[in-house]
Amino acid sequence: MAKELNKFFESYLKKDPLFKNKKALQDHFTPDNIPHRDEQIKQIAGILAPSLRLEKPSNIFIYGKTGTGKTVVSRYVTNQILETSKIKKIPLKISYLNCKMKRVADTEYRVIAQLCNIFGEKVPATGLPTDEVYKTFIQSIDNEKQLIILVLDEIDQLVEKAGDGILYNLTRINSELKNAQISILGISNDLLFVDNIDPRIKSSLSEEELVFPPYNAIQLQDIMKERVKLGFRRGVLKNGVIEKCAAYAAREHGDARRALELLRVAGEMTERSNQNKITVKYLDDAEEKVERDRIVDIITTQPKQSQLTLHSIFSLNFENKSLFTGDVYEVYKNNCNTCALKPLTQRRVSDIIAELDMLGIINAKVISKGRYGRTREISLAIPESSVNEVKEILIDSLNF
DNA sequence: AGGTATTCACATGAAACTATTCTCTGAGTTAGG
DNA sequence: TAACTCAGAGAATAGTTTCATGTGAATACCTGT
Repeated sequence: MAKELNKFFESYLKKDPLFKNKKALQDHFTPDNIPHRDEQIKQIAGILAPSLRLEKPSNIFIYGKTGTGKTVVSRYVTNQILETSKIKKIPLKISYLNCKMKRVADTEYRVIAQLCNIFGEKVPATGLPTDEVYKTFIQSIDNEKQLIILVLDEIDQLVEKAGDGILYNLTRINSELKNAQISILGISNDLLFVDNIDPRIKSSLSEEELVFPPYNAIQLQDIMKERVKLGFRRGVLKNGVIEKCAAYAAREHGDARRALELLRVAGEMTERSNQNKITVKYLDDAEEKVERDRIVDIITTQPKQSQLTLHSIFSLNFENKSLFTGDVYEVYKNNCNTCALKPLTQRRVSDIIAELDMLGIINAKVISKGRYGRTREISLAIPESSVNEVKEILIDSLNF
């Protein structure tokens, strides 16, 4: 066995790799050239430019669906500014926080604590009052004259979880600072997000707004060609692959991230099956695999109670008729006995069902059945082909 | 027939509770001088 | 007396429960023709 493996690894190394630099196709990569976003780059640069004279730039708000380049563009512009400021010795700092990161920056306390960490103050993960952490933060930045640009990515997630108090405090913080100044650059996936926050906060936070439109298929092709040059070795892509990939992604909502992920996964799959050309077939496989992985990942990381709820839905879905919250709850309660879990209230299960809907595992639409009440109509939202796999994962994880 | 009023079966919201993790503080304890 | 230990108070957070209120439209119930 060991010998075989050895051989396998050796022949693996001997093969010509398809990838030149896989990083170029991964999420965090910031390319030097961002096609079709010149306008936005110019605008942001224009708004942030005063920071190089140590004047506080306006706060900016960026909207756009996922994969429209918001993060990449703001990373790119801020990097450039930072470089210039280093050369000119301007005390300018830029901190980037992704508010979606679970247990890192998804509450008010944690955001401020993270900022403290960035500025070299150690703050415990819990135990302190929030205003204590604010004080620490203010002290740590206010001891010298400097400008701070705070990039808050996925800020809608933060507000949804923790309320808009943070934003209020952050905008107000400038008046407490004697030396330093803070500007905020907020990035949101949710176009309607602004409707849910206090109008006063809104006006001070989004002094400048810009919207990133989705890419169309042609633009996606340009982006992909750019990255393919960096990421793959020459000529490993069959004709039509980029076009098809762009078409896939454009069909969703112009999500460049997804397009690149598809391409990368297709590459990986091609490599694994010892081929040296990426064909359209692998692209199709990749799409399926990406989707399947997403589902499996979501399901395995759900807490037990959610898994059990989902399992109840699955076991009911056999008879092809519509399914309501009450039915699911009944089955769920019985299942609780068989696997020794304390049953939750229906109130909670109702929320869990709503969460599963948000995650895209099921469809749960609120309907009114007139005289017979109001409830959620539940159906599966995952392809027939992965139903069995998912079921097994659930049974396994719940020790049925 | 046409128009209201009821009614169901949950949805949705808010607040309060539970349990865990962690800090801070001050009282009591210990060991060395 | 300084250093150390340890219990208790207080915070943040996640995940719930409890209580209260909301809701869309199929039916039941009138009403006047």
